[in-house]
Parts: sequence; C-alpha cells; structure tokens
Amino acid sequence: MVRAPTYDENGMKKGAWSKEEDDRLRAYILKYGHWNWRELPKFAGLSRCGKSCRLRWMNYLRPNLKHGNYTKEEEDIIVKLHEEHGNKWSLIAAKLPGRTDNEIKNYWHTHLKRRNKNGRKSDQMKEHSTEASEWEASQNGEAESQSIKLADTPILESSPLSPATSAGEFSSSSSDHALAYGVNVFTDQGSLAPFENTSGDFWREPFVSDNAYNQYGYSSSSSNGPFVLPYGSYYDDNLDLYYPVMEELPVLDFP
DNA sequence: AATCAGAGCAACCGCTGGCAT
DNA sequence: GATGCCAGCGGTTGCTCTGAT
Repeated sequence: MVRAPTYDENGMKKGAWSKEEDDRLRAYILKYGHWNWRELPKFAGLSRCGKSCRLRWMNYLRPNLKHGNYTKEEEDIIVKLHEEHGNKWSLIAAKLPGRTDNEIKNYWHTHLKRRNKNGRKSDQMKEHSTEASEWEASQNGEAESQSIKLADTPILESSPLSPATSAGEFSSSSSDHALAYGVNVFTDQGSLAPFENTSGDFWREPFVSDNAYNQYGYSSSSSNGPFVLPYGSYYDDNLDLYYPVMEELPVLDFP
C-alpha cells in the first residue's frame, strides 16, 4: 500500500511516512504554518523534501479531510463533473469538501471509471428507479450529506488561500513567522491562541482554507461572531501528543 | 496452507503557470 | 522580455492487501 522508505542521493527520505514524521509535520504547521514548503522540512527537523511535506499535509494530515466512504451523492458529483470537465481533479475536488484531488483521482480510477465503462446501461436504469440510491443514502447517513451542504468551502490540495504561498511575500526577519502572519499559535500554556490580527486583511488570514474549520466542517473565520478556534474537535483528542513534539521543534532563526 | 493476480491507494515525478526580480 | 523560484496539477508508480484458485 505504501512505499518502503528509502533515501535519495541528497539524503532525503522517500516513501511511507512514519507516525513520528506525521506528528512532527503536523506540529510544525500548527505552530508556524507552511510559510515556504521548500524550507519547511529543515526547520521542522524532517529529512523530507518540501514537495513531499506539502503532499503529505495536503492529502493526509490536514484537518477535516474525509477518507473513503464515498456517498452516492459524492459519486454522482464526481461522475457528473468528470463528464463536464474531464480530468480536472482540482476542479472536481472544489465541489467536494473534505476530499482531495488526489483521492478523487484515485477513486475515479479504481471505482468510478470501471463502473461507468461497464455500467452505463445499469446506471441509466438506476436513474429511473431512485430506490437504490435512496436506500444507499440512508445507509450512509444523513450526517455526511449534511456536512457536504455545510462545508461550502472546498478543501483543495491546491487551496488558493494557503498561507503565504509565495515565498516572496514573506520577507519578515522575525523568528516567528506565524505571528507575523497572524497565524494561530500554541501558547506556552499549551492552548491555541489566535493572533490578535486575525480579521480583515487577506494576507493576515492565511489559514482560512486549510485551518479555519470548526467541528461542523465549515469556515468560521469569516463570521462576525466570536472567533472559533481552528482545529477544534479534530485535534482536541490528540493535542497532548503534539505538545512534546512542538517542544522539540528547533527555535527558528531566519536570515 | 501456499500461491498468484488484481485492487486499492499513498506517494513520487515531471510539467505548467504565476509571480518576483 | 528573460530568468529563476515556487506551488499546484495530473499522470504514474510501487507496495500492501485481499480474494480466488
């Protein structure tokens, strides 16, 4: 299922990610954000290339990602959009909150492509009889379809609102990039604390897409109500595990 | 119980486009 | 306009799992 870990000529690790690496990457991004993917692994203490880190975060570690268990509704959306747009996976992913383009692509190749090939006729028949899909929908639970309706902000591997996507934007000499960009950081007391400038300017809200999801799966950062801590329920259970990792993270000393 | 083939999916690779200089 | 850097995108690969024989 996963590639065996190997090292390339530059000493960069490749292949499957270990739990420790996951924790380290997650802890680092939670603490500092992903201000520059190429530099990030160095500061996070990972022997990975930036691209690999980005992929891991975008496709697996980000909060609010759903894995597997595609609903009939989601399948239909994928099929429909694929008919309309072809292999524009990022575009399709934009319509399916919680799904990544990579996962959708895989799902298409392993499930839907074949089904479409073989099952055109049966699909047409299904359309005339909604019983099957209704039953399936009920089996999958309404909660999931509700989450689709609520989560109107897509999660893309290529989220356009990713923090400081341009390295050029980042010119701060501060040792704390997260603070400079209004990223929510962990305090010494071990609690998530939003930086004070978290409203208004786009560039000061770098984590809208990736991070600012509450337990119901939709962004809360744009609301005028009280600030809802990102990563709410998703990480609550595991936060204790991350603090020690964060403690180990090197003190940043940027040029 | 052993073997094999196909399925599934995480991760890699190479190309492209956007942006800064 | 040319160049370089970076993130994003889509195709492909390779390893593991699972079911059939």
